[in-house]
This record gives sequence, structure tokens and C-alpha cells, in this order.
Amino acid sequence: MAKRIADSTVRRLSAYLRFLEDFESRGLETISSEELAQRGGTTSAQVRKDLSFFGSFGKRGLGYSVPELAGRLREILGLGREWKVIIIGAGKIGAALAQYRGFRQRGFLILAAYDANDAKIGQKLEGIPVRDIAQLERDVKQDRPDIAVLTVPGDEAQKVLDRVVKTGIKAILNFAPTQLQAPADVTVKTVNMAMELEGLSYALTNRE
Amino acid sequence: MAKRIADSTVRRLSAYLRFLEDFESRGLETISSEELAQRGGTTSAQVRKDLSFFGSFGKRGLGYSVPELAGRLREILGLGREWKVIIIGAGKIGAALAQYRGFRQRGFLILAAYDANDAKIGQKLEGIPVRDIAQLERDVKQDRPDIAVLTVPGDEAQKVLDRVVKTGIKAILNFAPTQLQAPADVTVKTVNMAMELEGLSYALTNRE
DNA sequence: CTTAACTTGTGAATTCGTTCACAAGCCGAG
DNA sequence: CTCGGCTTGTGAACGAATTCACAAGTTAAG
Repeated sequence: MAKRIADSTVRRLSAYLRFLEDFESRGLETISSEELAQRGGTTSAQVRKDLSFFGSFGKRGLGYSVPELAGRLREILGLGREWKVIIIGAGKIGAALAQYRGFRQRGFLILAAYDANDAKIGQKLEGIPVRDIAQLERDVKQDRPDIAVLTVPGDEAQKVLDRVVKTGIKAILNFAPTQLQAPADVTVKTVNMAMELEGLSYALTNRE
Repeated sequence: MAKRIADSTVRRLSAYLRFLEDFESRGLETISSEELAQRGGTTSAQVRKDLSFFGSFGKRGLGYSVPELAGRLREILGLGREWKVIIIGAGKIGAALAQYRGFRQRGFLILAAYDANDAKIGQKLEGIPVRDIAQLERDVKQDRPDIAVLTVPGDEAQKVLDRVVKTGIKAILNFAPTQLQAPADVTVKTVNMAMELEGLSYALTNRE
């Protein structure tokens, strides 16, 4: 990939794909950048610019073929294959994620959850086996998961992250409300509810 | 507030506050923008610029007083008061949120959860009462919650949002993987796990 | 009192992302 | 085949956010 693509662009591509799938299921054949923009709360120029980083997929005067563009976006986003996921931390958030249908739907296969709590080890979490965190390294060597989801308490997150990174996993989805340090070749995305809530608090406090 | 503050700035303030609380609990008195920056994965100039939008809180040659800056940030973020929160959708994600300690810790008080499922109504979700969504309007009039958290399926989210907006609630935290339309005076923050996962998929697919 | 070592606060410069504006291409009607 | 209505793709203009760079203030030591 020649140019570095902005994070915001990738997020929008993800949103476009969701609308396209909606359109696809309703049997629509083509869609214009304008229609796509309205659904995504952006502008048609933005949509065209986003897509232009990856090629030219439309037909002037006509718009985009819905199935073709959807296919291209899946390809760009790397959704053409199955990604193997492990969840670390079998608490409430881990459980909520384990049953989240969006994972499987998009090709994310949850292999297992890991925890240090003996009462949980050996149980099932929404059908997914809970294993002893002690066997993490061995399992990773064998199962080769691509993504680790961290749902551990904030004060353990960095330590667990370091351990996960050492196994060679290159993508982390972190739910701990902590800024994590990782090597440059490891991608960490953090979902921080506390931060979002404080953003709402700020908005409520500082409005004209 | 004179100038409009960027979303990214507010998120960083929120991160700075977290570090400051950590420093505070360790009894440290002052901190430099450089130290704050390292913890937050940013630069000292960024830290100073962020703070400069709201005033000048530091002492040249010395740095910032930890307790003072923490207090200022709490004030700026509107964390000096209690915010009343309702959760709409008593599923797994709702349950995970209901038990999340971060809410109470930061002054967010969860009043109730709402659901349409008779089996859930009247139960407790982590100690929080689950009420009939039918009585939403009446309850809001009485309890005056500030924030609504939406944990409903994607295809119902817009409908539920419209209903919530009509009650006069001005701040929404949305967990449905859907782009929502709301009036300009209502702040909507969306936490979209599907989007984050696809961001990871993209990163894994397109690396040098 | 002077000097050296630090650190803030902030205009200026730069980089990054979005929007504008329009030439180029496509389609259908006549 | 030509014209009018549409829509894409993309440089150029713009605007927003980040980084630079340095004067000004603070402290401690001599």
C-alpha cells in the first residue's frame, strides 16, 4: 500500500460496507456516493476521496455497483478470510463479547477465553471454553490466534499486554481504561467507555 | 467557552486526568508536561497546547501541581457533579455496563435499565432495577436522567434513539453498530466494536 | 546578585484531513 | 449521432490539528 491511510478513513470504509450490505440485502444494484454519504453522515466528496485511495470502483454518471463495491471493501479491510480471536479475562465484558454475534458474522472466530480464576477455568462462557491463563503461551503456539481481546482490570492490563505481545500476537483490542504501551509493529485499539462518558459530561457541561 | 474544542483534545484531557489521579495516589506533588506526555503517548507540546485552551495552570521551570491540575480537569470535564444514567436494553452488554465500577467512581449513577422482555422486567441487573420500556417517558419526567446508554440491537437503535430524544435527554452513549441520526443539540457517542475489529483486520492485512 | 538548568505558554510553521469545483465519462431520449 | 442530465475521480484550496521553537518565568546554587 503506497500511502498511509488515515484511521478515520478506515472507520468510514467500515461504515460504508455496513450500508452496502443493507442495500445488498434489499436487492439494490447501484448506489451513488451521495446516497452513501447521507447514510454515513458525511459528504459525497468524502466518500469518493476515501475510495480513491484504493482505486476507482465507480462508473461516472451511474454510481457504484453495490455487490462489487462491497466486495472491494471486504478485500481492502481484510474480511475475506477468517481471523482467530482469543479473549483474555472471563468477566462480564468478556461474556458480553463472547456472545456478540457481530464477531462470527464478520469472520472473527473466538477460540477461547483465558482467566486466572480457578472457579472459571474449565467452564464455558457462552459456549466458549475458559482456559487457564498459565497455558496461554503453549496454546498460542499451537492455535496461532491473530487477535487478542483484553478484558482485564486496568491495573493488570499492561502486564497482560506485554505477555501477549511476547507470544507474537500483533493485534490487540483493549477494553481496559488504560493507555497501553506496545511495540510499533503491534496494533492496539482501545475501547474506553470512561473516556466516552467523560466526553458526554464535557458536552453537557460546555454547551452554548 | 470561547472556542470550539476538538474531540481529540477532550479525550486527551480525560487521559491526563487518569494519570494525574495515579500520581496523586502515589503522593507526587508536581508533574511536567513531558512526564504527562510520555504516559499518554503524546508530546509535551501537545499537552501544553491542550491545557492552554482552558487557561494556564502550570509554573514555568517547575511544572504543574498534581492536585490542582486534577481539580481543574475535573471541573473542565464536568466531573464535579453527579450524572444520572439510564441503560436501555438489559442484555449482556447492559449487564456488563451495569456492574462496571468505572461509572460510580466517576460520578455516573445508574438509575435503572429498561427492556421490552417481560421475563426481564422486575428483575435486578447487578443490583439495578429492570423496568418496562413502556414506562420510559413517565420515568424520565420524574427522574430526569442526563445520559441514556443504548444497548439494543442495531435494527432497533434508531427507533429507540428517537424515542429517547423526544423525552428531552441530550446525551447518548450508543453501543449499537449503527450510524445514528440525532438533532444537533443532542450529543451521541458511539462505541462500535465491529468497527474497531475491522480496523485491526485492516492493520493486519496491510502492513509493510 | 548572577548564572545555569528547567519548564511553561504560545505565535508561527507545518502536516494532515476535508471540502470545493470541475473536467471527463456514462446513459437515455430524441 | 447529439444533447442534457448525472456522477465519478481528483488536483487545488481550505481548514483544523499538531509540532516547532523560543521568549519569559521559576528555582537553586554559588
